Amino acid sequence: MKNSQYLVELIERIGNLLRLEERELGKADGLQPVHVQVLEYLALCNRFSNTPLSLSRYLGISKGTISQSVIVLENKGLIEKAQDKTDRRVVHLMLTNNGKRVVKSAFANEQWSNTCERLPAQQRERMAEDLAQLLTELTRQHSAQSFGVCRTCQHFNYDNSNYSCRLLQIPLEACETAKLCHEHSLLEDKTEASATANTKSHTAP
Amino acid sequence: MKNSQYLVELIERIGNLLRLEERELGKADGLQPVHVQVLEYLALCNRFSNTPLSLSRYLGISKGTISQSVIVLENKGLIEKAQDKTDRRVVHLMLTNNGKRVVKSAFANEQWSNTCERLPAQQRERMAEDLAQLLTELTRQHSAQSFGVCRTCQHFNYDNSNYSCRLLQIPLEACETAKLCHEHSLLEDKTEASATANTKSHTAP
DNA sequence: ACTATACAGTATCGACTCGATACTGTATAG
DNA sequence: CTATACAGTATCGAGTCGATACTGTATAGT
Repeated sequence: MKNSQYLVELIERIGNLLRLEERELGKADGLQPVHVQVLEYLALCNRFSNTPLSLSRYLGISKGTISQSVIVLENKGLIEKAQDKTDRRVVHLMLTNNGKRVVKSAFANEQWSNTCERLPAQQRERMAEDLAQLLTELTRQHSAQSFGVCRTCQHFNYDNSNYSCRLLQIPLEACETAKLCHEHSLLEDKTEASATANTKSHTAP
Repeated sequence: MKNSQYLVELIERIGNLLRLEERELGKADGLQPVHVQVLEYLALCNRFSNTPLSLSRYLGISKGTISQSVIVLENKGLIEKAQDKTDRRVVHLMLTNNGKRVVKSAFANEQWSNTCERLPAQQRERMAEDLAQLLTELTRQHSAQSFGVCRTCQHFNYDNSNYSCRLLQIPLEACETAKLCHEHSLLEDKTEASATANTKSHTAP
């Protein structure tokens, strides 16, 4: 318990430093931390997941709030809206060339990556695994969406050297399979994962 | 590099979930996430570190902003100010009984700890170590203060069953040695740590 | 002792976040 | 064909946040 407390404290502090850095990154373009996060998400997500709603779920803020931030970014000429062809309620957000430029420079100037590089590769690997697992638990707890990479999804299908999504019944380009999807659903294969999924185990071996 | 990018993304998402939870925790008392963080910090720090300036350094925001939040918390009757006896520029912030109650309930209702509990103890331990190291690197990079626990500090002194701080030349109570200090300075003993401290090593064994 | 300077904290301003609420327009089920 | 669900927006008010300019206190240099 004391142990967990310490872990929370650590992540909280690291998160604060991350926000601090995002603030610095965005300052040149007059962007808030959230704006940087929005642009980064749009650079990483696939074409089904670039909507205001997905954005709000990913960032854990209300859709009304996202709507505001989107307007700001639109006015700055960093993103553009496009109505969905099949469902006209839905809006797709796309980075403009200017937006892509900003995101690129944000990724490039991220001190973070440099800092991470300093840690031994093995440790980085281990941390990524551990944190991914923690995120999975947290996601479950908040009954939030997992937003994983397409090709790690339950619905992902690779057949006859063609990629597709079983859920959406849509073929996928190779490059798309590395992007984030809001429909992402975790594979429940690992025995450990499925064990923790039982909220109350019977403590029987 | 791709690896580091993923690590950053993970921590960012986890950080967002943490803020989301802080928002929920504070809602009952009409508090913003920052307010919760302020109260938690004040509950954890020692008597030299409960000032607006330390707070702003710890949270990575400007002192003007902290000043605002402090006023809000003061108006809500959760903290009190007291002028420092020796340096009258300095203000000490203390939790009122009401404030202590709020912090206590915040800690207790933290879903986080529960989630962390679900991970194997060994993994938690390992993550804490890894993250602590990452935090150290980040702190160095941002030339920020480390804000560690008193008894892990360079200036900490244990002699003849008495605790004291060599820097401030002040005796310490046993319970104080487990609190966060803004004067905290890391021990540079570990060979690994001192190796990374040399920003440009000569790659000589 | 006196002045320059450093420093802790505050006040004020403007752009923005954020949730809450109420709303519009679109899709879909009964 | 009408409920109802849903994606997104507009508006409001409390509050964040940095920037800037300020007050009051400490301390170093002469």
